[in-house]
Amino acid sequence: MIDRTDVHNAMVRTFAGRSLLDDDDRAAIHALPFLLREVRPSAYIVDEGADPTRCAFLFDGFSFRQRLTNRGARQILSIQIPGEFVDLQNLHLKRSDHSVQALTRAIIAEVPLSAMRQLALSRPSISNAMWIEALVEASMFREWIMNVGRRNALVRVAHIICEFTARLEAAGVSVHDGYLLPMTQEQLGDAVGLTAVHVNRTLRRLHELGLVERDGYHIVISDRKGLRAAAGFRADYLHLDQNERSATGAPVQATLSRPFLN
Amino acid sequence: MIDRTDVHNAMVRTFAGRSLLDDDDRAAIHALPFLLREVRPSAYIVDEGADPTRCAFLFDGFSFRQRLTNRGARQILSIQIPGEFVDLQNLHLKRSDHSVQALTRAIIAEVPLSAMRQLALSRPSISNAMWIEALVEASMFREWIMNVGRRNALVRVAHIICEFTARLEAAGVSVHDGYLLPMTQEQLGDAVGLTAVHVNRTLRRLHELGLVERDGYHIVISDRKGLRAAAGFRADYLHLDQNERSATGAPVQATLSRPFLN
DNA sequence: CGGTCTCTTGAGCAGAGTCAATGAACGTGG
DNA sequence: CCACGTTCATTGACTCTGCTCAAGAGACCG
Repeated sequence: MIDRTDVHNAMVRTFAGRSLLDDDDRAAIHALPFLLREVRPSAYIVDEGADPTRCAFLFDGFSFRQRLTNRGARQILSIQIPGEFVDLQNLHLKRSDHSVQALTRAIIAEVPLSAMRQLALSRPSISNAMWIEALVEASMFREWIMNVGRRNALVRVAHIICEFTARLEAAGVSVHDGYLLPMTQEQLGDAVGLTAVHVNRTLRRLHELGLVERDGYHIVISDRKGLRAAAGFRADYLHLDQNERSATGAPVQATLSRPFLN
Repeated sequence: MIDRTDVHNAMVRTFAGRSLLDDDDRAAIHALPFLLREVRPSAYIVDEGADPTRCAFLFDGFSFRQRLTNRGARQILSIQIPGEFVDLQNLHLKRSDHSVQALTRAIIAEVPLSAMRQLALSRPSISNAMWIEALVEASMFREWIMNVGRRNALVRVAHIICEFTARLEAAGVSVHDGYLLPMTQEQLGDAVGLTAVHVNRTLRRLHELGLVERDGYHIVISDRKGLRAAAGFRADYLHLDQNERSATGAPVQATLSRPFLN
């Protein structure tokens, strides 16, 4: 059973990672109503074209944004990790232009839009945190345009692994002896604009180069510096130091238990 | 000589296109201080890595966002048309993670960040417009990820032309007998993840198919439906109907005079 | 009038896609 | 507990889209 206070605390940590919160801010977050929902892998969290009424907070598990071309090809646009709001944009846009699906089993807290709007209006600090959250995501989109537009297969795959590593680490997940990357090779391909077959070959090459290993959904980075160099990865665009994040105390608890994965 | 009131009016139109403004909102915009600056093509409007102190409004001319891979390959991330704020994100992020350059000669109004922040804090309606502006841009980034990730050369080029057409039209530019697309084939390539040579061949094929013609910087769409079909273009992601835009009266005056181009 | 930028076109190459077959892991139902 | 279906990973053979390199032609500008 999930303690609702844990959910509110997770939301506080998310916002506090972006903006300095005072006690009133925290209290306001703790007053947010929400509906807890557990979803299976590939379940829709946000529907394309739908008229949104709630704003989803990813409490546990992973999810991804996707869009299809009119020929049916899929492009994954971003991956969400625990502790992220999945559709902040619905606060201001009338229609959702893409869908968000669960990547693993996941626990979602759905907050009524009206409550979120009220929160943003009454608490400037939280509004600021929302802005930063949205703008950092836009920055990640830009990086992904670079990734698919101007990098070859090896660099693309290396880069997405570096990004994932950096984000998990920033969220407080221990990454040192490897971590779970709950994506199939086909999903990885859809994220970096390659076919599953070519992702497979690319992962093998990364392994042969002694940079990363992937065993099942388990990623082990054998040579972190080498991988970053191969990827040309610089974490600036993630804006991880945007704030006194390091001063906010306890890291986000976001370990995904293995049996929870599928 | 440029009338400063025209600049303020242009800003009002931009925000009014996204959110319903009252007289106080308009007055607040007209009270914004700004510095007018004329820049040459390829001049930097925003510097990557810089600590921003001002927020740039593109009054006339075109600009583009870009980023380089560590191997020196360039990716253009978006194109701005007259009447857009070029770096709203600087209101909330400390460092700029990419640069913005003028595509043509351009006239920029630079507003001090403090004044913009004050405006957003005191005028919720304008804050809302800023949100929508930022979120629609994020939506365009997502579409570009699709473009470079999952579409072939012909579709990519067709798509970017459709996008440009739709945006110019929404801004009130007459597009019917063609318009100026002030990008070289190399720049087009950097925007859609192709080489200049291949853009050239692709444009020729689009011409042979009777869809679009490009003569110098002049674009003529010969078969609009056909082009949209070839591009698989659906304008939803631009969120042009987000608001009572159509009810805001006069369209944005955003014609770029020919001699102004280079 | 020479230099630079952009466009155009050809020839050859290679990175990534397509198609197809096989095998391992896993979950389910009989 | 086994048989079967499904999903995912792996590998080979072949194809093709888009890249690289290179050369020449306009257009424009100082």
